[in-house]
Amino acid sequence: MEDSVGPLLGREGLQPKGVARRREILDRAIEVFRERGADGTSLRRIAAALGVSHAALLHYFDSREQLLVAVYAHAESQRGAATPPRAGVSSITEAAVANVEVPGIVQLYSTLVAASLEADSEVGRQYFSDRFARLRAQLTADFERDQRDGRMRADVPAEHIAVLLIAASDGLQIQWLLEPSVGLESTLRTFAALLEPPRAGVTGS
Amino acid sequence: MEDSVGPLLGREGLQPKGVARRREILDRAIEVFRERGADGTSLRRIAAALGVSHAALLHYFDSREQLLVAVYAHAESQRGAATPPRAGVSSITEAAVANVEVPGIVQLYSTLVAASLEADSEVGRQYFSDRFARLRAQLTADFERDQRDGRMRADVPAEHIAVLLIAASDGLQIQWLLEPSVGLESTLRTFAALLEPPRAGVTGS
DNA sequence: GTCTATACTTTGATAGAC
DNA sequence: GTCTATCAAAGTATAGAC
Repeated sequence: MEDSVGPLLGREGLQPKGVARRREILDRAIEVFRERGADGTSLRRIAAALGVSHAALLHYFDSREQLLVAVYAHAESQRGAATPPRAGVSSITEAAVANVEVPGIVQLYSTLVAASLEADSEVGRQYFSDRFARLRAQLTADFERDQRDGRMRADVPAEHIAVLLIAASDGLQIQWLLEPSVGLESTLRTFAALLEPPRAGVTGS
Repeated sequence: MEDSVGPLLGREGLQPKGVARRREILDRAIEVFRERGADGTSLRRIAAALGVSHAALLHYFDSREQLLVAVYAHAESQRGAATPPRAGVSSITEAAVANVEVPGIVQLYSTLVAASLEADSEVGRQYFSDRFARLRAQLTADFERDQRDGRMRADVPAEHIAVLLIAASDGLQIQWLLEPSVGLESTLRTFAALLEPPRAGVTGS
């Protein structure tokens, strides 16, 4: 409608499909996920929840994978816009906790990541490859700053810590879903403890 | 309900179906995976490679998921039997390196784990839930021993380290497949470095 | 631009014949 | 024990109505 987005895809020619309607579909699809978990993810189920035919969805997304990736990206950006920006371990911990609280989001993420490893995956591979690279770069910068300022031990590469944290967070959410007695926040706090600089003064708890 | 009467696949003598033929199927299926990667995982493709119909496979496995879980379990047990037993971080590192060298095994693992999170998953959920629990217990015992013997810092819970290591290893393999410049062994070595006990007696202050 | 109708192909799964 | 036959559901693709 009139609520046009700022991120401008330039002229309308660049985005071959309707942007507003696209957004409606994604919003509704996320609601479906919240209600039915990661089950009704088939094109026909999502379309039924929207009151349209499954073929209509393919007018806005080239494939089911592309739709689901867009759904996850949309959900992630919504969360990011609704929470104060953090840095380092806190940002990942906060995201992990938010993830496991939304039914189906971890299943969706895990399924899409697994699919992105397949040879024929194109959209998913590109998206998650970029996402991981962006997360690594952001966290690496955070950690290098922490190391420079003496808030983190500097005897290990910041980039390795970034990779480890992302990997640990992803794996932790899965283990937590299968066995909730595995602490999510507490385990990530332990990871943070491993990063404390030697002999640093105890900060306010 | 009560269908959890040991439907485990790693051990023998569980299903009322031919055990020997079952093993043949699994052996051949693993070969198919090594050749064609994680693609031909449909029942019909596997059956074609075996020279039988897809319905024949369902005579030995109740579902596709059960077959694939059995394939993964079989592959993992084969690897375990072909390598010297290790402990702690080394065991996980070795397993991770072996995994990424087999085309399709990480895809298979990731896909099955993601599927095990679904509500309707029964076999997969049981298998991976047990697998994670077993790995956690094993590693926790290793780390507690290391802590007792002064080979690992003792200011963090051994169980948290176990959870983190498993999670990090799983997530790392995925990141490595998407971006091989992410070091696998080197990153896990950094994790091990985080666990080293504080160096006593070196500092003069 | 938006959507329905339709059809093609592959999939997992089941039933019954040999 | 293994097959053929068959089913329902799925992703995908095209044609065409408004």
